Amino acid sequence: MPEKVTIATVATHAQVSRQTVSNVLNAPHLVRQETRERVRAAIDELGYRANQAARQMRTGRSRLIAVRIEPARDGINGWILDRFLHGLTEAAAPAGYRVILYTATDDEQETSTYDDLLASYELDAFVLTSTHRDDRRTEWLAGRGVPFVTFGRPWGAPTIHPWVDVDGAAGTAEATDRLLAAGHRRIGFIGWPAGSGVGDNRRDGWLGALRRAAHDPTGLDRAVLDGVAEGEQAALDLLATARPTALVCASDSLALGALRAVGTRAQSGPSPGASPGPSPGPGPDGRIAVIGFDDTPVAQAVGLTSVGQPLAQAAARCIELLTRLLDDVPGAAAPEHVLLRPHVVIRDSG
Amino acid sequence: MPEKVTIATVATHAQVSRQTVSNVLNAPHLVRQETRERVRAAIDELGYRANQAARQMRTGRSRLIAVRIEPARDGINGWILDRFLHGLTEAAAPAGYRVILYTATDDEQETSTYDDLLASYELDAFVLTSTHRDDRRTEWLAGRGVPFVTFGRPWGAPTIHPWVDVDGAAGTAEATDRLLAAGHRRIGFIGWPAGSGVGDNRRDGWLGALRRAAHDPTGLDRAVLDGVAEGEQAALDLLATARPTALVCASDSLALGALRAVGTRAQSGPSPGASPGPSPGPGPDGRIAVIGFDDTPVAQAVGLTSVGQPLAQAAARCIELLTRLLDDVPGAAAPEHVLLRPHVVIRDSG
DNA sequence: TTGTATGCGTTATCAA
DNA sequence: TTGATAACGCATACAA
Repeated sequence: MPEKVTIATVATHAQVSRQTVSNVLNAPHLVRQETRERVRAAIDELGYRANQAARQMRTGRSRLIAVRIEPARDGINGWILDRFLHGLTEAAAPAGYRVILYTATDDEQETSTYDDLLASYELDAFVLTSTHRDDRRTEWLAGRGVPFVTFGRPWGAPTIHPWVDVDGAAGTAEATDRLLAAGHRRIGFIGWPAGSGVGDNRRDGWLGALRRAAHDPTGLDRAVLDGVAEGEQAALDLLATARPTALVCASDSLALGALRAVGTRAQSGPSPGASPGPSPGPGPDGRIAVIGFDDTPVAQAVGLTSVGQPLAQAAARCIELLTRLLDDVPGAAAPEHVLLRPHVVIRDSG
Repeated sequence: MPEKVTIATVATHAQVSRQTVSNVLNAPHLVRQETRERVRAAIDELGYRANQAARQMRTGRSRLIAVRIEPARDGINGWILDRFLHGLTEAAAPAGYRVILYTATDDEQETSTYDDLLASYELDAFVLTSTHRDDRRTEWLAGRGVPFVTFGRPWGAPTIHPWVDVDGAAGTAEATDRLLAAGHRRIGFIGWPAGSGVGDNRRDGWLGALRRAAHDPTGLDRAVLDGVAEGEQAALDLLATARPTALVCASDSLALGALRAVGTRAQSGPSPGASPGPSPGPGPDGRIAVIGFDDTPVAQAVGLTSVGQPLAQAAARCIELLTRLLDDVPGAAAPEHVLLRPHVVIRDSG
């Protein structure tokens, strides 16, 4: 087992005091070049690494960032969080930070976990995911002056903190524009009930694109809970009433259901008396297009075109905002926001 | 902002020395009941929490467990790891441990990250996932006396450490037995090329079940790389040559491909000249059954019957083995192993 | 059963 | 430009 090498070991080795070693690490400009190089050589040679616990005792900063890992409600959230976490861990390392995990079942319990984490580990910051309306966590943290960044906008609340988010509306708009460009004229939308920031945002993108193209969206959208069965039902309903030639969905689950509905319809075939004319009916290329959201493994597996979020990039920006918050003069900088553009990943379905 | 409350604050408040407070926390039996209660009351009242950094300085233990978060090669691994991580975090908390994340692109880089982590944070232990043949990480850690547990058997290597794994063979055997019980006689298997511990193990389960039932497995299995397209090809091939009535697959990706192949075949329908007899052809209930492995969101979404791993349980057992390793007398206990049974989650496809 | 003294490795203050 | 000293909060050996 290798001997424990501390700042004292390095100091002896380089024939300087411990303080000089510390200065080389934390305030190199104070040290004469020659000395600095001698110390650096000793550090390399001995494989010295600063002990975080001791450093923390002195500075009160742990270089630890806490993130909640959620009990995967569904596979999609689990997958997204996993990618985001990976990005976060990867982006944090070069900045000298590590990611520590915690769990919580609800906001209430989460704030009490904050207390615990903060007191025990003196965490430097939090990254909050899954922000939602009436999110009590943000005010709790802000109220205590704990640095944090959210991945997700402060839906409906005044912005008092830095955040990073993906522009869902831009995503569904791009999807819709793409369909319009392909010749589709009646493009439906299957989303969630109004009230969830994320859901409303994604619907808005579709709506805006349709309006810009001067197409009437009336009767072309449905709001259901997330799920494959729900998506299928909504699609069946839409197909029977509004006769869309393409469907944009707020999630891959809904899109998968829609795909199933489209398939069912395709399998049952046109009824004998139906006219073979191109409109109303399937789109320009002869079939009903479906586009999902999130580009999850499910989409990849079934060949579903889907709007993919730049999760690694989002994570990197979170770390960027955080380090700015942590390393710069506190109080001076205003909270910053980053809105990232998602992009359509084209596959078979649209 | 709340004042920093240390052991000294509590001591003053409870009118005892700091040492007595420390004893109440670490060796309660040494303290008179009355005093103990008084101290405990003060702790609660002040909301005291031991500072981990200071404790670590003294004890050399951080109560931190490191786990690698991988760049999701595919959605399935990402999902599994996410669930496992959640289980780990949840099981670790009551034991007084926290999970810290790190990334690494290959084994080589990973061991150098160990060095870093170990020296900087004095990690208590590692949990290794994705063990494989010629895994250099285990000997590295074992060689330095770092406590660790693997989620995954030490494939092909002598066992020198505690591990937890899921009995893949039991899973595919259960799937196969289920199909046999349903009346299937010709049950195929689509897996990966020989050599990967996990893949061979899953194939063995199918093989064993068939042999126990005195059925000939000859010509009924295919080995391909993981993927939907690969699974579809293999299934098509199998269907055309060996005429199985059911397919057990080593992954949900393969199973999804198989499902597609089965559907294609169903859609194209029996050729005019085909006999409608029950054998050879679809199984007892008139269709070709498919069973996947891992019970991923993909399986849930498309109604695929699949073998599900008890990931939360596996994580809990990892923590259990780890705490035993960490909290008990070192050297005395032999490495322990836990093999968990997965179970078939029944859906539409089989 | 309780209290006193010491040191873990680091950085900040200050003096040289 | 460098070095001596103190202090962060805790747990341990030892004394009372």
